[in-house]
Amino acid sequence: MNNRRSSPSPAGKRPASTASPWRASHERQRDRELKRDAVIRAAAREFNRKGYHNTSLDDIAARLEVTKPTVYYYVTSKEQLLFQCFVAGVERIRIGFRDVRQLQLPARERLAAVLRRYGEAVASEFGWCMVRAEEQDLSPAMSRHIKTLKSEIDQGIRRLIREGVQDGSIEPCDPKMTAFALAGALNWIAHWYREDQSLSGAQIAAAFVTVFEGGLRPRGSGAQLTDRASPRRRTRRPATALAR
Amino acid sequence: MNNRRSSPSPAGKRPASTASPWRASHERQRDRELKRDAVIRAAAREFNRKGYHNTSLDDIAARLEVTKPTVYYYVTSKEQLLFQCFVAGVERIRIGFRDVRQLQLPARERLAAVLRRYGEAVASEFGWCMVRAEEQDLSPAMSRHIKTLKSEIDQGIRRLIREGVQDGSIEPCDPKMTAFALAGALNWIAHWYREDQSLSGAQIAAAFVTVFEGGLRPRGSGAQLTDRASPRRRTRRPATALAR
DNA sequence: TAGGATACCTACTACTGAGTATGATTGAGG
DNA sequence: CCTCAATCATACTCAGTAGTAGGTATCCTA
Repeated sequence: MNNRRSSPSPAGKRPASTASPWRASHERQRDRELKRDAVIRAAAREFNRKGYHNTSLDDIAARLEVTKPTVYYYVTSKEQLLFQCFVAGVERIRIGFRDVRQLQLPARERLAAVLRRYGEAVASEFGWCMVRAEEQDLSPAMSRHIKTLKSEIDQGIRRLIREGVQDGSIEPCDPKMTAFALAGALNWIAHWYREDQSLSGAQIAAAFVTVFEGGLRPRGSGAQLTDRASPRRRTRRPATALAR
Repeated sequence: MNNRRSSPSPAGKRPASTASPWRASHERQRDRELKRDAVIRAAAREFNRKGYHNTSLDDIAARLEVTKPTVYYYVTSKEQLLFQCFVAGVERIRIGFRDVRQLQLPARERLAAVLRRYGEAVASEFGWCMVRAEEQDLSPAMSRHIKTLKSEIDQGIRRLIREGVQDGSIEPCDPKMTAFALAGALNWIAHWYREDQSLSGAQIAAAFVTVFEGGLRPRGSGAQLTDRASPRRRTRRPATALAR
């Protein structure tokens, strides 16, 4: 290992002070960040498999074929490792919100787009850390930080719901409870999804969005039937809940 | 403490062999079970507050104002403690299924009743243990046991969904994904609900069921509007999503 | 090629916490 | 009183693991 490309940096002299000597340093810096990322991803995978408390730093190190002090060379503590995994996951969701902000669509459709991104993030390698990082495992400072990030996402969903109710694209409802229901269903994906599944995170999220949007109650014939003898109907949106 | 009612058991003689001497024994037995229950409930509360791994048996013992060996006098291991908490929670859900089985209602309404029970159970003191007990923390045998119980519940929900699609009370959908979405939203309650909340578990569950049944897409006027300039409408089911 | 920074390892420390050995106490029944 | 069983405490053992001390090899710059 240790096959670092030892770029000979042939361009010798530079004019000013901060020029040449920092080239290699920069490369190393990038190298270091790559390795740091690898450490964080390895940690995410192990946390995902065995849980935070059942994963030792020796485990993570072994997975990377290094030793524990090497891991500590890139992160300062196990707690920080969990925190970084969390942030990595949340960042994807925030990107989803940003991407959707400028779309000229009814709020329900923007919400659906956000939720699909959300589901993908939860099904990603960082999903476990994102949704299951317990505040009790983190220092008060990091716990506060996480709560803030989570709250932003929650508020974003509620806002989209309120907008949808206003623009008529969403049935009037309690934004808070509805947001909890939606986010909860998606968060839960992290509990059962494993990457070797046949469905992708995006597919699952899309299926969920379909359920959320349509609801269980049959549509169309309007009359909510209370007797149970009505003939089975196989009409619109046949069980292809997975179609994007 | 130790104010055990020392019932003098005045009824002296009994005819057969196993009669009298076992009276006190019986009382003690009952006493023991009460205490055991108290231990399990105390454990559930602590797990709920601090998580499984952040709760030591000394903590639980201190909460009961006894010492660790006393706790071990009633349970054999920390793992078993978690398992018992889990079973206690799941039992409530199973009762929900049983209660609903003989009802002569469309499947959607039976499902709604089950989900309400489900939500109550998740919001109960055992909710955390029920949904967050990680298989990695348990021995393979107990892990299997838990998986079986969980699977039964999952299959029960799927069955109700299928029945609903057949009797026309539920819009055709993918039972598996729909069940995951519903159960996930309810399970997630355990992550944010604390008993000192203003809403009861039943209220939350009812609100969720309302969301699930109706869906986000507005009903009534049928036409799914794509432009966003339509005037706000405040019609049926006004934001009283909490009404039972 | 020396000197310094980087990257990584071996071998620890220190502590937590699950589970236990052993004995004291208490109350019931004889 | 005496015994026996249930109940509970004191005082341990022991494994696992987060985090560190200090050293070594390698590369970069001068």
